[in-house]
Formats: sequence, C-alpha cells, structure tokens
Amino acid sequence: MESDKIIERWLPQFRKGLLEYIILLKLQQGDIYGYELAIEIKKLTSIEVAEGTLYPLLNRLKRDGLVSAEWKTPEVGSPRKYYEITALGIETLAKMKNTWLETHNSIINLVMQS
Amino acid sequence: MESDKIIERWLPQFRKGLLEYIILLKLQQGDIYGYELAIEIKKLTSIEVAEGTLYPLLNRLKRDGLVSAEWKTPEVGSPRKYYEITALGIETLAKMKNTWLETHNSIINLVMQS
DNA sequence: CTTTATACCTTGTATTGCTAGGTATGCTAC
DNA sequence: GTAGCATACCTAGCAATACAAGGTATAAAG
Repeated sequence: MESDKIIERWLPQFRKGLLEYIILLKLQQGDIYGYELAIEIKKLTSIEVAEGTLYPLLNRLKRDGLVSAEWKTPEVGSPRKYYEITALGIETLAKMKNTWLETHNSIINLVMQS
Repeated sequence: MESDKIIERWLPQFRKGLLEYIILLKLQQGDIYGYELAIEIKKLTSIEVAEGTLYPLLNRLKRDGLVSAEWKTPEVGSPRKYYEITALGIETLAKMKNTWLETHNSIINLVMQS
C-alpha cells in the first residue's frame, strides 16, 4: 500500500491515537522490542500503554508495512521480538510530523486567543 | 460526575481525539452552534469534522455536563442550537490543557532526539 | 413552487483501546 | 530442585467512537 493511502486512512484516526506517532518516532531512534517500548513510552510521555493495546498495534504497523519484526534471543533472558522502522514507515512518519505540527499550531492559536 | 472522574475516562481516549479538546477550546471563546463550529474547526485546523461525528460528540459533552445547550431562533435563518461551556467544562478543559502540554513536550523531545 | 443553503439528527459499520485473561522462558532464593 | 517472580509475548471480548449515508425541517432565492 502506498504512503498516501496510509496517510488517508491514518488522518481520521489521528485524533484517536498519538500512539502510532509516538511509537514510530521512538522506532526511528533505533530498533526496540515491545516490552521495552511500553516502558520507554511511559518514561517519556507518562502514558501507560496496556499490553493489550501495544501488541495488536505493533502487529497492525507490521501488517501495513511500516515496521518489520525479527526475533532475537539475548544471551540472558527471554526471546524478544525486535521491531525496525521501514522506508515506508519513515516516509509515513514524516507526513505524520507535518500533520502534528499543523494541528499543534492551530491549537496554540486557539489557546492564545482565549 | 466529578471532574477527576471525567479526566480519568478521558485520558485513555485522549489519543483518540483532539476533537473534544479543540471544541472546548473554541467554546471557551464564546457560545457557538454546531454547524458554525464545524466550519470554524475546518478553518482553524484543516480538520473536516463530519456531522455524524460532531453532533453525537456535542451530545456526549452535554450528557457529561461539560456544555449546556439552548435553542435560539435568529431573525433570519433556521433555528440554531447554541452550546455554552459550563464551569465543569472549564475545569475539565484546564486539565486537558495540562495533559496536552505534557504530551506535546514529550513528543518534542522525541522529535529532537531523532 | 422548486431549488438551494442552513441546521440538526440517527443508524449501522469498522476500528481500536483496554480489561482480563493466557503462555512460555529464565532467573533467584530457599 | 523447585517455587516464585520477572521478563516477554499474545488473544478474545467489550465499549467507545469516527464516519458514511441517510434523514428531517426551515427559510431564502430564483
């Protein structure tokens, strides 16, 4: 699926979820696995992502080709499923950034006026 | 329902909708009716709110006591249902603002790092 | 009187966040 | 060595909601 189409489908959902945006931003900084991602998001944004939210969301991102996944077994500990952002993911993220900035500016204006 | 409870229920939905936030911000600037609100939101944020989204949302806001509504018949044109933000609405909006600012700062940090 | 614009509403569908459960592995304390 | 805990992933089902697609009613314009 092409990026524009994804954006088109994402736009209505934007108000529904900063989560996809936050996850892609985080993934852009390097590969990470789900469990760690939940901890990082909480640390960074104080948003406590339920596992029942996160894992299905990551699967959706994978299904849509925005991320890829790979199992890795650390020398100590349980096997982990690492996610990596794809080229399509980066392209999509750039558009999300624009939408985010535009919306944010609009809201700033609204707040200023009041 | 008390404000904290509303926030508690709103928090998980926050990612789902900047719309409630935007509408309350707009209402804080003065009473407005649904049809005009849709036009204003589009002008301000480029978000095209479907009527099937807006009217049920306004009814939810009313149900939860964040806004009140009153029919007014202008000297010319169709009758309009004007919405006014309540004290509870203003209180709730203040908390939404905090959450918004916090989340925004977190995202700025994420964007900066990448 | 027909058309257009204004203004509000509802039904049904798809999506999605979350709760509440589950599985499996490895580490640690006894 | 085994019981308990932490790590790490997953899914079914529910509730909320954005939206499309339809509807109603009024009044202005042609």
